[in-house]
Amino acid sequence: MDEEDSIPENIVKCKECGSRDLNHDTDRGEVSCNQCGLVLEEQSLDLGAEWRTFQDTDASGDRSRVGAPMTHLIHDKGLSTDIDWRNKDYSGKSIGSKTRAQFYRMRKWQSRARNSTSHERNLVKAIPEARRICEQLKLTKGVAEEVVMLYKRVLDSGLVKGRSIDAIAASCVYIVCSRNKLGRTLDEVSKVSRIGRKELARCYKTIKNQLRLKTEITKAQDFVPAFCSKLHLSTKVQTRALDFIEQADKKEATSGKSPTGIAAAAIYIASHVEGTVRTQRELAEVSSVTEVTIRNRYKELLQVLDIEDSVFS
DNA sequence: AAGACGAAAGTGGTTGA
DNA sequence: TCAACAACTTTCGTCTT
Repeated sequence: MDEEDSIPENIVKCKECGSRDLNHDTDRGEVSCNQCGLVLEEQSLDLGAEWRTFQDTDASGDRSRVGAPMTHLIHDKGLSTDIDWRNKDYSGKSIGSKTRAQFYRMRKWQSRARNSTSHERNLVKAIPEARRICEQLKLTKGVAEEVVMLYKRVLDSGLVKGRSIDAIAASCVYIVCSRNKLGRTLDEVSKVSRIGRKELARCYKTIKNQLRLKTEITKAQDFVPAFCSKLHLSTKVQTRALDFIEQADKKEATSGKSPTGIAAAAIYIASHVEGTVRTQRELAEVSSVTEVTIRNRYKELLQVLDIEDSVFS
């Protein structure tokens, strides 16, 4: 199969320079041009088939497989057989009353058996919630799978008892995001979930501590790609902003400050340096910090980075 | 008019006693 | 548990382009 067949027509070529040299970052949900850096598709859904070869060697190229793919997004991993609700046989003919009664009993037992344990009933509620949050945050299916796997670990450890399923699901989303450096803030997650920021923060900390998860401290750098993408800024601006943050880090000008504010300020400066200006208000909007904070941060950055004020005229 | 600036007062989180 | 503290927000008047 030709690789380009699965990619929609509009993101095969760069709109800006016409180059076909594109970078498909399915984890971040972005498609950007390697030549001019234009972000062509931000937070796109991962439309690619999850098929993979089951041979020992990947080189065989044989992607055939039998049955539905295994997925954590269905609580029994999608491996069970469903008894159809229609009273028809395989050829579409109606079945007799005796058989029909038998089918009715089978369906009843299937639903009882499938959702028998409280563990599974919990997952039946939790998985759709986790999927919904991931979808609203434009996260890919792979991320959603990881969230569900983590949720199952939390459930096994007994931490869900006494806490709301929604809160745990949202917390798992946030943890997976921060572990994969996907640049989603606590605010963003709480906005699309059914719980408040405070409860989410508390719940997420409990899970992190109890499961001894090592989530690296979210750094300002982690937010740069997401913010740049939202503002349609090139990878040039992005690289420069990352460079600014790194320099500021070395001079210890970033400790104790909110990483989102630093990221926003660095992008603000970078956008001016590169000549694709974005306003403080635009930066404030995507980063969920105020213009005042961006102002304070960028003034500080200018000092430690030795950048001329003339860039802003 | 839009964007940027900065002062002042208020808010919420962290830390250490 | 509480106070102290730094970071951040909100609001608003002023300046600059």
